[in-house]
Amino acid sequence: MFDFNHTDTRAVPLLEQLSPEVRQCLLSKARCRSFARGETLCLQGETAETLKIVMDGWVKLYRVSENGSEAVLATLPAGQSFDELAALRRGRSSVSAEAISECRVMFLDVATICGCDNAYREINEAVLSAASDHFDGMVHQVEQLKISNGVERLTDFLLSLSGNGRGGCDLVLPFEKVVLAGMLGMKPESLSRAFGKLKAFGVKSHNRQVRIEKIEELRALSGQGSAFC
Amino acid sequence: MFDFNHTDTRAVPLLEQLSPEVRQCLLSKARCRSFARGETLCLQGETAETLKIVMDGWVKLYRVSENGSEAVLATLPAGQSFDELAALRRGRSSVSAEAISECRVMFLDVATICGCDNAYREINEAVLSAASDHFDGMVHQVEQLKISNGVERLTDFLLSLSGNGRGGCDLVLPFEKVVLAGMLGMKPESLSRAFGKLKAFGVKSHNRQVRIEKIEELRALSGQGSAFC
DNA sequence: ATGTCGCTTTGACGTATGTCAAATCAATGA
DNA sequence: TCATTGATTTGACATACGTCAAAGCGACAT
Repeated sequence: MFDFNHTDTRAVPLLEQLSPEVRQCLLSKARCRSFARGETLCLQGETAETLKIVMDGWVKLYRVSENGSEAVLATLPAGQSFDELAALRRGRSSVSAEAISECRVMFLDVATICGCDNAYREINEAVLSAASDHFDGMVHQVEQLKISNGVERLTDFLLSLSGNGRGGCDLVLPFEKVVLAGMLGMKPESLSRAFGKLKAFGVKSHNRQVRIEKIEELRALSGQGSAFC
Repeated sequence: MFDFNHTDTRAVPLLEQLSPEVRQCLLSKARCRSFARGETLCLQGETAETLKIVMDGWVKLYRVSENGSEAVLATLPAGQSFDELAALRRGRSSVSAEAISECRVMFLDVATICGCDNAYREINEAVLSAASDHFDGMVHQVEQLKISNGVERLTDFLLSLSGNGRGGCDLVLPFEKVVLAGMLGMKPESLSRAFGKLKAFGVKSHNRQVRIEKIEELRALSGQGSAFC
């Protein structure tokens, strides 16, 4: 049983949408576990018994193809949930999950309906909402992979990390470049060269440290998409 | 009002899952419209008022990026539905849809709950099921785009069209090669050259006609992925 | 029949990305 | 501290793919 009194549900979109009753009902049956970097949380093809929520650290969703190659599908920070649809329907999950840092993960049984009024409706709507977001995320990735090249995808990723500010910006990549390369659909060597090309646009990187001189310059790159000459 | 007596719901997965009562309740309020090739059904960003079902012909789901490029996300045959999640939540749809052949499309209001018992539950579960399938489809595409090259993606597409048989196989592409190129994430010229490379593996194509000499040979290509020398 | 328009193919060439190898650097444990 | 392991970077080269141009082909309307 998970001590939900110490959990800040405000940082978890999926739990925020529930009424306090239903939320506590779910949380009272929650399990929580810590994982070391590199540990596997679950594997594609397994029946999803629970919905998972990243409470701390980062989790990577990925798939392994027949020939053994790995495709990173998403990197989830604390607060993000996954396997919602599969867990609600007790279906097979189509993705595997692995800890890419020390992390803590909560396992929620959403398929066993609790006794609260409106539990079914509330959980359904929260899951629908999360599924909708994840679907849009996948759509966005397919769009990027079919239209943009590696430098453009890296640019968009950096912009998503650097907020709405202007001028200079220092940031630390939330995970290793090997993982980022997988996420962007390229090899580490190619990512390294993509960073190299961005030097001309005021981006310096040393390991996981990244400095952007002018965010506006990067935004222009992303928007126009044709300034790479 | 749509004449549902003339509609074979057995061919529509989403409708099959509903009880006759709820199905007829939904269908009694359905609208149906025909579209000419090239006509737009709906645009990304619009609030989805209805769930759509392709009754006849083919529909293309796509997104247009900021710089004007188009990415094809899916090509839907008769029986397939789309915009389910957005319609149920009356949210904004993240994709645009266009007829890629003469086609007939049904528009279903799934957000306005009908009076039947279990209507909410049934519709929810049908939508969840469809959403789950679509999510898996997008996951599969991201995986393919990140791992495989154009020839491999074309191979998998051809195999998906050619069933479980053995030996030779004749088939007709269900839509134009321009659309197929977009779906596979490449330019028409590259698709043409991908077909060219498959000639060495017993695949001949002339316009939309395709002949596969040995399906087994293609399957080996897809499975191993390393026989392209 | 004939012309037009759009789809398809092909060639030539440039860019993007993968592969292999090696060197450097950072983190970790003995 | 030292050694080991893995991450990162760089170079050299091969393959994959896009771009531009031109030609061929098909569907369709006049």
